[in-house]
Amino acid sequence: MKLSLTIKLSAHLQQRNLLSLLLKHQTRRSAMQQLHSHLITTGAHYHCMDVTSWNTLLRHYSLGIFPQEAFLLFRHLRLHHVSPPLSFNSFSFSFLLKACAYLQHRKGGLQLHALTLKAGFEFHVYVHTVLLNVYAVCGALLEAKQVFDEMPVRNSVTWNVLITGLAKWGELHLARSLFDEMPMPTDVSWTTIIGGYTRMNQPKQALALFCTKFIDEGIKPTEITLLAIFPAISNLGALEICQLVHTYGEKRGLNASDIRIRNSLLDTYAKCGCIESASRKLGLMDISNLCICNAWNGERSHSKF
DNA sequence: CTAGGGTTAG
Repeated sequence: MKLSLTIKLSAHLQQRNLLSLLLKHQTRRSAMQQLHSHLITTGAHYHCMDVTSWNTLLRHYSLGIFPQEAFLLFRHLRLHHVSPPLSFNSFSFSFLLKACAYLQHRKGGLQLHALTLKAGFEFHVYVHTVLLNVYAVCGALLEAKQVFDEMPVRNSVTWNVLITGLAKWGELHLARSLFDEMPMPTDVSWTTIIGGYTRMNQPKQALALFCTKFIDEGIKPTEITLLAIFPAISNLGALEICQLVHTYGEKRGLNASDIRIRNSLLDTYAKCGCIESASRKLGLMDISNLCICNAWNGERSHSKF
């Protein structure tokens, strides 16, 4: 892409054209950077940029391979965009906090926490949900709980973020009791708790929950639900349950389309000691051999061979 | 018809 040329051309055009260029190459990091440095060095379009445009840039940096750039841009704007000062909105803070979550940057979350309060987003659901997520992924569970308690309005994502954080850091009983208090649990909530049981080596609880909610009560699972339950089945070496979940997923149309499920199913069959089922039902792929090797090497206690 | 932006589960 001859981006430098397009930049030169666009220097004579209006801000809108520059932005359309920016948005057209959203996926290209180098393009974003070039446009960013262009905006800063020329200064021509710099003050024409509104907060939404900067947010686009913040978003891309926060999702990129070096999310610190979102902070650098934010700092730069706070220092240099002074007359009139740029008024960051809830979107700006959401992106910055997302970068903190990605980097597990608790102190950054703390600083942005203060700034969101100053900017008047004290009761903003999205901003505080993503802030809660920063504390949750960092393991700052007391702060997370405090943010949660202080939120006057919560949605299911807010609940799920805290439940996920608690489950991630081993506070499964707390996660479970919060989950039981939750007004309207979603499939994400169920899957999180099931995955928590699986990872905490409580495969029977995982299966019990899966069976009551998704099979008896007919709640619709997603692919991720199945991916959360398979390791529990492997752990128990329960071939019948593996077959049950297999046909269940088949009926729901979740197996055929998803390579992750097929691999996981194959892995589980192998670890339950049923290599024939694994290879017969799914067909032998390159990855299958790997799974079967794993079964032989790692889970031999459950093998029937 | 004026483009562009937000949170969670493996």
